[in-house]
Amino acid sequence: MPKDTFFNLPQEKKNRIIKAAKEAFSKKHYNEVSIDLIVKLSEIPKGSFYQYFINKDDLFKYVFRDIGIDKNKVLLDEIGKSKNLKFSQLIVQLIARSNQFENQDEIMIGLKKRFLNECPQELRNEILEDVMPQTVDFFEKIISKYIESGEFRDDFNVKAAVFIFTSSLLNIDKYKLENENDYGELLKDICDILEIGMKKQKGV
Amino acid sequence: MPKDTFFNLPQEKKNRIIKAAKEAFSKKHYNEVSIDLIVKLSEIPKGSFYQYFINKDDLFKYVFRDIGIDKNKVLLDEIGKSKNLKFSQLIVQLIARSNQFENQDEIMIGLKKRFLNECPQELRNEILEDVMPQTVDFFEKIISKYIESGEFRDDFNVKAAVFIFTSSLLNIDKYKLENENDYGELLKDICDILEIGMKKQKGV
Amino acid sequence: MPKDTFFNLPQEKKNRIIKAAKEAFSKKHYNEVSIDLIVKLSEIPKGSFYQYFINKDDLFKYVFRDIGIDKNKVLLDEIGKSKNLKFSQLIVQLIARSNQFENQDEIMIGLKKRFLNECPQELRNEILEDVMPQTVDFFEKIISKYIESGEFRDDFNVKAAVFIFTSSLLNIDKYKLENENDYGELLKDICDILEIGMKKQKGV
Amino acid sequence: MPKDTFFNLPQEKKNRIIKAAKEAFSKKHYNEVSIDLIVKLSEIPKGSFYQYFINKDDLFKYVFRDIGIDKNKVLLDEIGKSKNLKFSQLIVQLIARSNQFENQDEIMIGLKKRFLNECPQELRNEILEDVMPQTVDFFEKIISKYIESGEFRDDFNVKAAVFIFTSSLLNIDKYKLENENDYGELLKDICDILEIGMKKQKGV
DNA sequence: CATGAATGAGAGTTCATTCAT
DNA sequence: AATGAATGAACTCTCATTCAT
Repeated sequence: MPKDTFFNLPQEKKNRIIKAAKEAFSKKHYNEVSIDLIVKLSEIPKGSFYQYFINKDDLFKYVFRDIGIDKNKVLLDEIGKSKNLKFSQLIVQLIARSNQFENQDEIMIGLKKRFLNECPQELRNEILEDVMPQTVDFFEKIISKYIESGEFRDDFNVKAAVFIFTSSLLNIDKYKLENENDYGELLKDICDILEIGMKKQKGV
Repeated sequence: MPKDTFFNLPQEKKNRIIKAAKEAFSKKHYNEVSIDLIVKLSEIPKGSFYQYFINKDDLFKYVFRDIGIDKNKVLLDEIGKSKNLKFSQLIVQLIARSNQFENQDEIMIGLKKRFLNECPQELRNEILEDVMPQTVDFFEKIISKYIESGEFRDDFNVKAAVFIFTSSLLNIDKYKLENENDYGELLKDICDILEIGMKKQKGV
Repeated sequence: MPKDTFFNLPQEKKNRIIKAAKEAFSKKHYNEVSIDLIVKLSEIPKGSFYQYFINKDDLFKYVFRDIGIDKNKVLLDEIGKSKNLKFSQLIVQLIARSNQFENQDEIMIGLKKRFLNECPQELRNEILEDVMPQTVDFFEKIISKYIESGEFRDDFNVKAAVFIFTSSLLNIDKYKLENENDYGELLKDICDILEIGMKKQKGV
Repeated sequence: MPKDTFFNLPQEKKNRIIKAAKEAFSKKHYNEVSIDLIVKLSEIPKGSFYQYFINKDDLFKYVFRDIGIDKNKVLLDEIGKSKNLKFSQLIVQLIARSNQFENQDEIMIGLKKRFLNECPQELRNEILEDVMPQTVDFFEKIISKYIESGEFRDDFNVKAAVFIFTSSLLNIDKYKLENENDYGELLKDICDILEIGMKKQKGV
């Protein structure tokens, strides 16, 4: 976590630093981003950097946690707006909104790529550990709703279902890279299998 | 890929180097493993290291690809021995065999942890790209068999199902860490959902 | 060019570093002078070296450019003091003063030898490119003066004459090595030929 | 000097090695040319290289001495063909022939550049020491001829005149690079000054 | 004479972090 | 709190040469 000195900074300066960090982490590999670069981009003295952050990782985690929280807000908002949809429709719609958020500009596209494929796994995991619980919560609530509505069975492990979803979504980028076109198709097919796996069987 | 000079080495020397590498990569973080350490453990001159491998990554990838290939062999063998099992039973049995392989000794336990949580993502991905296709193949064949036997529907995307399985399995360790005890439970519950999602519906 | 951090250093430290560099480059072949040696001689940390200079070349060029500038000052001074001399006398006197400067102590003697015979040609050329223009300027002014005074013709290319002089002087060391004694003689003979080549012909 | 084993090689192999060396030294900086590269280009085993040559310098010097000797042959031939020319005309013609030789193809152009500006000064000097004597001899003979014919005075130091010429010619490339167009002009102007410097004065 | 694997000293450079001002 | 020079451990990788086969 950044130090208090950072949070006490005038908003403009905070923005400047975060913007610089995003630019750096978006355009360069984590290992290539030096404190010198961040300091140069954000136009703060090197000594100040260490007054605001513990180290490079501290800044990195702050930036990505922040993005994760923003993204969750966007999705929560989207869920609120979506009513009376079939489960798979809802999922597809959420993913679409999620992609829109992640691809909003070049910086974000770069950040996502770096985060998913290049940054140290420890950082990735630490950040996910902070951000995933809420995502997991979304899915739990959504699935529970479909159980309550009687559309889904009530004898499966909701956490397991959520785990399947989140694991698949976290991994889908690797599949995506190789088969760009049928990525949407894959997503739909995944939903189909899982939806049927969770649905009340018609004949029973 | 190691250079020819490595493959032409006497078996004893090759083993010595690989053993040293496994020990190093098992006990220390990837970043902490220096060429000096490997060279010292394997008792070869530093210059020789570069005659055999391009760099540290080259050695790392060779070691882990090799393990992946071995693991796939073990699983293939296990599949051959398992007959007349329910799908979820087969999966659970395979995972059990896989775990047995991965936890065969302290070195392997360390290697797995480092690979899944610490090594640079690029290396992890490169290695997985080489090793996963066969794993994917296993699952495809297994699922296809259950389709042919009439137990599974034939109107779902097998690739999507395989994708769900492999993604879940790759991720399960993160879940596992937090809830060690009910890891087997989770696995079973995942299988349940997916199995039902793929099964012929009884009443139809 | 050294970085600002170098120029901002206290004079004592700057001197210490330059002195160490001169000693190193004087006593050892350029290739043999390691950063470690310079750092040891000047008693600065290795990291500081790179805070002051880009690399070894940067230091080398700074040292020799500096010497070149000093030498030019000395020669300019000498020219100011010399009046009413025949052209060849003036040249001989300047060369003598130049030699005196270059041979003022063991360090300088070593530096000159290393510079003229051992350092990478690229460095030699870069330094000469910076230092020669002023030397060329000296010769141009001197020759022009003799043209104005009517002693020299005005229908030859002054730049060509200067080029001949500077080329000969830069090369004279190689000749000198084989015939140490008659070096002064050679110089005089060169001047004779060139002087006559530039003089007004008596009978015309 | 290459070892006897080299000279005993079949002509084809010798050519192959020399061609490879010329290519390497032409396209890469001396420091960048590794034995590995030469060995690869000439398709000989590394061990063989050291059976033919003492080291890289040995090969380098052999290649350039050879070229120097060839060039001298060409110039000697040119002198033989040139009769009844004014001194400066002869010089210009010789330089033209020399340039033609040095620029005969891309390889030669590269070799010249590397030799004059990049190779270690020690090698440059060693090679020049071997090749220059003949060049000096040419000039001495030429000048002597003009003295005998009565066109030049007989009271100047021929060696000094030769020294001036060779120094200027060795240096002219640096001037050339900056002022490509008037390089021929400069050469003519140099000859003018020197010619007059050596000529019998008309009025005497 | 041919071969090509073996060798290891050592070089330059980086960079996160500290700390005196 | 702001500053930016000071620090030095640690890293990877090269490459000419040798020598056993």
